[in-house]
Amino acid sequence: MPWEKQFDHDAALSKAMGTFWAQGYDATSMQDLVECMGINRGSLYASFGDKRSLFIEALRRYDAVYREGWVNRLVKSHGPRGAIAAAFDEAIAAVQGGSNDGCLLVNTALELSPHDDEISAIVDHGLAEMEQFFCDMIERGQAAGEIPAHVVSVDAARGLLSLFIGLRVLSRSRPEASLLRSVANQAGALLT
Amino acid sequence: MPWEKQFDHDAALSKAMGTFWAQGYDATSMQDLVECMGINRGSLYASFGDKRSLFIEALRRYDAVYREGWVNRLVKSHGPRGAIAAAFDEAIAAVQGGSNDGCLLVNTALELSPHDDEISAIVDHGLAEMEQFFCDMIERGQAAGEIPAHVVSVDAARGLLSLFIGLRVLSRSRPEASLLRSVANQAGALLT
DNA sequence: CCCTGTTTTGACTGTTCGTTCCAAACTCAG
DNA sequence: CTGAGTTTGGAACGAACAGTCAAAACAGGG
Repeated sequence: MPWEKQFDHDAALSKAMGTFWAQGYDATSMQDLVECMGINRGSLYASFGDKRSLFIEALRRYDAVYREGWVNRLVKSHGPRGAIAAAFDEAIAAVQGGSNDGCLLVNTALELSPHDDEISAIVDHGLAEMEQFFCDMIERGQAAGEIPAHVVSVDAARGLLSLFIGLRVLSRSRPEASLLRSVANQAGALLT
Repeated sequence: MPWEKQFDHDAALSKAMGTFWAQGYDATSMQDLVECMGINRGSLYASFGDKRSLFIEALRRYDAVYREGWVNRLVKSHGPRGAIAAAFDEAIAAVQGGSNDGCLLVNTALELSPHDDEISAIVDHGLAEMEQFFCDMIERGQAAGEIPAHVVSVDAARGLLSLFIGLRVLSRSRPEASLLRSVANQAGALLT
């Protein structure tokens, strides 16, 4: 019979994700998406449904690649304390590399979470997993003697999450290296 | 001659500010503004210019009232360390009071700063002043013996700013009391 | 080479956007 | 009461928006 798809679904989704990431949901028009994804309007609607569905799919992909994949990589290639430091260092490196798009989960938390429960659930889950990552690293660090036992892991993890979010917000508006470095250094102060 | 203005400029501006605060810039239509401000479309354009000009005026007003006025009040009614604690406590109290609008400066930093230099300048100035507030309080606290001398005021202030921003972001998406309280408690950990 | 069924395509829909404009309503000085 | 100057409400603008559709382009099976 017929004919396979001529464009790559995943590649197109990645492009859409990048545009939503840089511009936000409202500020991205379907025309922007048609152009950046390199596929036709009709194909877009046939493959991804409406704009909101496409955004949700892009957000889920971001969560899988840039949050889950990223965390897993950090855990594997560093010790507990090193993984926490690397999380902040990599966020700063992205800014130094010229990207001031911040983090799509954080951006979405502000733009859409208060007005869309389904999207909020995705964002909340991603942020909770980051909190859990920090918490796990702290507890492992304590077991390994890298982090003092008097640190309350749950509270400190939430402090690190909040510092990290602040860093991502600042990197969109005040991407000065010294400012971001100071913030990252304070992460260490929560673990002493 | 004729007839004084029939609507109150400042009151209308406050209403507009509230709508931008809750919904963001893009998601607020001129129709929303006409309705929430209670004035006519023509009067709106005659008094405030276009949408962006109105937003900038509202943002400046927010900065004057909710950032500058707020900081001044904190400085006057608390000691150095108490002022820092009160800053976080009041942000949490706002959430408990039912508002999950966060902070207009933070919301704008994410939505518009990367794409609008004039707006970015306002946001950056407001955030820098908050940083300065934290820095001043730390140094005064050190002079008063409330805060250890080994704390580096500039770095710790940036950490507090970042924690504060994170708190504001989380309050829009995960306004759980225990989470926000943990974050506020970590502010103290940066000052020990 | 034609038939079949899917994909691609770009024109098209109705709606909403920000903005402009004008005539009617109105207040107050003369 | 009259005239001057403002505010008002709503109609109207072109542009941009999200979303739809029918026809053309296409690959493989007969």
